[in-house]
Amino acid sequence: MSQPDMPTPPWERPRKRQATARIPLTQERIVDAAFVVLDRDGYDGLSMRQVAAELKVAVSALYAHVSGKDELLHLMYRRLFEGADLPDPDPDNWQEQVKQFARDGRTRLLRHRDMARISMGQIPFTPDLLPYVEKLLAIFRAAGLPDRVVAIAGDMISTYMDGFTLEESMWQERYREAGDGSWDRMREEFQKYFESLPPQRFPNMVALADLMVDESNDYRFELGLEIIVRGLASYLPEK
Amino acid sequence: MSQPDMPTPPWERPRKRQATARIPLTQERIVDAAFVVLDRDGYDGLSMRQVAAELKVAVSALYAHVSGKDELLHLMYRRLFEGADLPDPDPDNWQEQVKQFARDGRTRLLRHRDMARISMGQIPFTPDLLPYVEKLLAIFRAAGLPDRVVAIAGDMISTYMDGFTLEESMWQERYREAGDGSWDRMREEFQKYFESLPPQRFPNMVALADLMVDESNDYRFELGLEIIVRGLASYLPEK
DNA sequence: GAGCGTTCTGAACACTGTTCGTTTACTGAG
DNA sequence: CTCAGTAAACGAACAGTGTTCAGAACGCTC
Repeated sequence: MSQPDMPTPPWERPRKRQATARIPLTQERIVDAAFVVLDRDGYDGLSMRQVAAELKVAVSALYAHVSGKDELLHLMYRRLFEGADLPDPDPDNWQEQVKQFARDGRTRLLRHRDMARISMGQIPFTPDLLPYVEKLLAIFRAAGLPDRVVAIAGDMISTYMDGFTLEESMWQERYREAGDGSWDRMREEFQKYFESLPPQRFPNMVALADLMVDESNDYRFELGLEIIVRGLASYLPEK
Repeated sequence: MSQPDMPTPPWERPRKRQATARIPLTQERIVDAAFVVLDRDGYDGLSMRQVAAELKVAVSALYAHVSGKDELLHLMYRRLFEGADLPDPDPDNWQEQVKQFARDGRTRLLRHRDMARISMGQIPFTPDLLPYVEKLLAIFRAAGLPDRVVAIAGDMISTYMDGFTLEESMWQERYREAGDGSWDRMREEFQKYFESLPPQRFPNMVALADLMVDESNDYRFELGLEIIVRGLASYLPEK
């Protein structure tokens, strides 16, 4: 019959669709595919067309299940929270509870490439995410923090979590672009760069070169968390 | 001769360029134009073509002075710092100095629409920005903070500044989309939304509705700043 | 088997960032 | 005052983007 690499002659009507996807398209499947594309091509490579290709489906088919790219991104953002479960407020342990919330958030953000970039730029007050906000507020209030502090504490924790992870993953991305060498090697080069700065103009950077680079991200994240929590704790009415 | 509204006949060679732009294109002028476009059309409307149109110049002309959109964005980011001047470290006044740094940063970020979105996603360790980082580190070290804290303190302040302003400007942007009504009206509606939540499922959100919305952004920013600074101060060796 | 909604397709629109060969304008030398 | 040389801007093109819409193919019920 017709050979695979030959063009279709104009008189021959194009083949009918050979086999319909048995599995119907759903938001779930679209989001799944989007994550595959995200992990493979990064945020800049995440296009509706790529997602459609991943599902072996026409681009326009997506728009029947998703209002547009914005909604798709938001659905991916929501997926981030799935399975998260904040504990009931324990006034004696609020600091650890808050930290655990942030740690968990960072872990989730790091699960997918460039996820932090998607997370930033999303407004977390969408109805389906309110329960999480609510519970975080509950923890702060149970701890006895003044309401005006509680009202900003949630924002601070989320912002720190997102911001830290974004910066972190941007380095990773830049490293990926550079391509060659291991992660440690890059860190080494960076440290060397800092140390090679003119010491009289940049005495502090030179002095801190190793600390700014050598400490693991986990440690730095934890320290920042502790700083915020201490700051919050300073607003407790009394000891 | 030829009438203005008539099409040019095919045999007639198109007119020569009527008048060259006297002022030569420079990075400066391109960045200027980019800010005009940014303020008018927002980040999503900021395209090379729009910038070129603003300068009444072909798109491709831009690429002689700027390697691409990435560099343009980075140049805009640098412009943000122009004229900024960190004071010499004063150990007795480090808290206020740090706060002032953050306040100034936020003010600059708010000067242009969507500027926070550009700022996020920029790596501040580019050579021309190192002096600022250096000076910030100097303030922290002079204050007597342990080096491992200093190594993350700068990041925390910048992240908070960027993150807060980003969130802030995203609300502004969303409000702009909605179009109608004043800013206060939107805040009112939002408060009403919070308050109308089922109180047994969202007791804390309902209780804090006014505080999360009513307090001005300036106040919230200041409070968050104080929280971080207090957290940092808790690492001072001794009183 | 006919009809009917869904669901998906394919083509199109109006954009995007970027590249490249060509044309233009300006400058300095003879 | 002419003429080359050089730098700058042009215009068209490429490959890609998000989104829309008429129509075709499908599974299902009658």
